[in-house]
Amino acid sequence: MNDLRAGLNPPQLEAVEHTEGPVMVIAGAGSGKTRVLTVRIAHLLEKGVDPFNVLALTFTNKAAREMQGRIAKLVDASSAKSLWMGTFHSVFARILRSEAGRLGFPSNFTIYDTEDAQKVLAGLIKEAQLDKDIYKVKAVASRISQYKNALITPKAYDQRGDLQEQDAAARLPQLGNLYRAYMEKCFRAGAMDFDDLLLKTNELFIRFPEALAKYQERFKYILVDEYQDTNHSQYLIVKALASRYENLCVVGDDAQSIYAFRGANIRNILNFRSDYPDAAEIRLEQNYRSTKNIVGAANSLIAHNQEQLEKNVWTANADGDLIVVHKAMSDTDEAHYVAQTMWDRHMREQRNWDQFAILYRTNAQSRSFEEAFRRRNIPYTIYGGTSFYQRKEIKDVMAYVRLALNPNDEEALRRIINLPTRGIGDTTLTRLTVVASEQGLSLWGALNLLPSLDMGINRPTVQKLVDFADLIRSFGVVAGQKNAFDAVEHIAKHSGLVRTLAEDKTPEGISRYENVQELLNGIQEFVEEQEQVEGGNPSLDAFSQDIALLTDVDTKKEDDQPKVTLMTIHLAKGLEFPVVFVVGLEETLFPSMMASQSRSDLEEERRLFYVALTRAEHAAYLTYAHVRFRWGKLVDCEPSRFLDELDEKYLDVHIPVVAPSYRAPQSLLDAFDAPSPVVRTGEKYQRTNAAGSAPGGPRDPRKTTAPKPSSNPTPLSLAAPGRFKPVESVQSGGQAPLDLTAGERVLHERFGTGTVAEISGETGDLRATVHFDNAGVKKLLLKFAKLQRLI
DNA sequence: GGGTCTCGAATTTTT
DNA sequence: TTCGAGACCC
Repeated sequence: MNDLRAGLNPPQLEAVEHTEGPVMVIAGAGSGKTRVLTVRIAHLLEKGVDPFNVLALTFTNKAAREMQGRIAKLVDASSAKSLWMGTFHSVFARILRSEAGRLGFPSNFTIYDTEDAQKVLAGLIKEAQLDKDIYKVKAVASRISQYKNALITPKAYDQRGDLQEQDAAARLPQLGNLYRAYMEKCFRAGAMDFDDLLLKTNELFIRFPEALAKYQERFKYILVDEYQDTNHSQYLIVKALASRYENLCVVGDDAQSIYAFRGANIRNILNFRSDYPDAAEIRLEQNYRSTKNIVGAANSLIAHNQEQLEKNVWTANADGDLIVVHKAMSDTDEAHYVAQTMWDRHMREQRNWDQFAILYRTNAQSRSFEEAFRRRNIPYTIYGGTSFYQRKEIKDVMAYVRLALNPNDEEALRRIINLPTRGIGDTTLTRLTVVASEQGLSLWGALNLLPSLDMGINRPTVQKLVDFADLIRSFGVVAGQKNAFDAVEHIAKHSGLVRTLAEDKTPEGISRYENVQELLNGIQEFVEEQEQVEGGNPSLDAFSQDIALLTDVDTKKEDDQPKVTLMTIHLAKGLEFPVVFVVGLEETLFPSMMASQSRSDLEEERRLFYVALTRAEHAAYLTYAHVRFRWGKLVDCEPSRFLDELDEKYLDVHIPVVAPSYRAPQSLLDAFDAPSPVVRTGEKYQRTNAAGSAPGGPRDPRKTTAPKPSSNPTPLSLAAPGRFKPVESVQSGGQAPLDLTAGERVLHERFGTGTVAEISGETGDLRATVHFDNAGVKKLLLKFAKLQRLI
């Protein structure tokens, strides 16, 4: 313990030792926050605090697990295990399960994920015969989510004329009714969505003071990580729990608040002082992670935000390299440049692949990188997108599981009542739905009235429904008797799902089948783990409980060989990498089109960029493309305004003055070793500077020096300013493809001379099959390959 | 009731 | 480009 403390700087030490009373720790990026939290908890335990009395709320399950692991190394493992650690959602789901009875929910309530919730809403919108183009599911869902996070229940909504007016003005006068119907439906289904986990916790604490008292007494010491990303609902929970002992330590960085879009309230951290006037305030400002250039650039960026706590992040680390800003011709070319640069550094500096990360704004951007890596055989992992548990085939299996455990789970029932097909179609389901809402029952409840109540469903179909209900009941029995693995195996087999999957021999079908196998493997592991520990619970119930709360990052195995990391910036929060590429720095992409409307949205995007940049330890690259495929079309892009906001003295800017003719290296065959145009083509480069002076002549573009600082950074100008706009207009598009016919002789800049054997494809996508004299047969896209006709 | 085809919309970020 | 919903036909 003492040697651990020895490495801490004075503010870090204070954060560790100030255990009594409220404390706010403002932890700049890379300031050793996790270490402080870890040592602080170890310190508490060492002082004799019962681990059972410590609650630590983290942002991801992964963060919780890591911290728990680190603490286990400092204190004994069993104490570490008894700590309450996890995300808000997982911790309070656990508490709600044991208190569910008070709220009228079954203790094995289902957690609806976003997809489930939206399906429920879509059904309700349809039932109410509202126009689905006006009542857009996502819009309705997001408003309801906002209300929940603000603790506005349907009942409270009825009192709020202002909100009703607002919704009516948005042409959604029925929103209140939808909201109420949604809540009722979830209640009847024994289900809570993500927001409910917080809302119902608040409800529990408000309606049952004795329950609150119990948890106040239990959680004598509370720590909240990433406090800047808590929403109002979470804030209230923390406040209620801490109000007895006030041993509350929140850690956060207002500059890294990036979840306002889902209700995070940056004011929670800004207002901590007024909530707890006696609170100690500690600043961790020394960055141990990044080079001076990276820290300096990040600081120069974030200075453009108005709303922030003053702080001064600095580092004693080396200057390091300048941050490279690279303009690519296209998204493909961008990927190409990144892959090539990585390859170079991998070879030159012996860096393992896991030292590199590509961070992007949207998941859709991962694709071009994926292709570039595949061609080069660079190992990579993409995080995010649809997580394993959200895949259709997995959700199908899990729907059976959910239904076995909680037959009232309506979304699960709808999902699989006719999967595999068993002759129960829309008509039948509609009749059932009608009866269910008439009787105030769940679908399952209605189903069970069947033989006795005539719903206008014909006899053979009634029999099918009865059989289905029996099947589900039998699964329920199995779930109660067998361990999770045996139960799911039984269910997968007897539901007919596996058989259907196995019949599908398409590559996608095979992959789906394999995924289900993978699920079973995962369950097997779970069972083995549980059977090894004392008091473990290998039941299906235990396994299924918090699956909805797991994300990809949580489930990804840290296995074998080092791989390049590809993820959204949101996912990268809290992580660090030696070399980071932040890509797609273009207006309407980053900052996102949706975010450039208001100052606060824009400030959030800027914080997001700040987070991205501060992930880097040794080197950072910022790239943008001149044109990019979006919405299936090629669109022109403008450099992101954020590039202009970085202080130039930290940058090494590469901008070709004359663009190489649009030459995305995607003719499959020439792609692998064609280096990025910047490196090779010997185009003219110019030292960019604001005045746009003449090119200094071609030289090694990699050595292109940073421009002299000249323009004053314009604070928050909404129009993208000029530094990164090419001074001269950049030609785009390249030459029109040659109009070639078979038999003609051609010259390719790399493959040399050859004879055209065939022209194929459609206009705009014409391909030439060319027999080169020395390079073999190649199939080239005419619009990309620079072919010259030889006479 | 079930399967196939066509058309249109979608891309912000996640527990 | 891809995915989903709805229409249409069996």
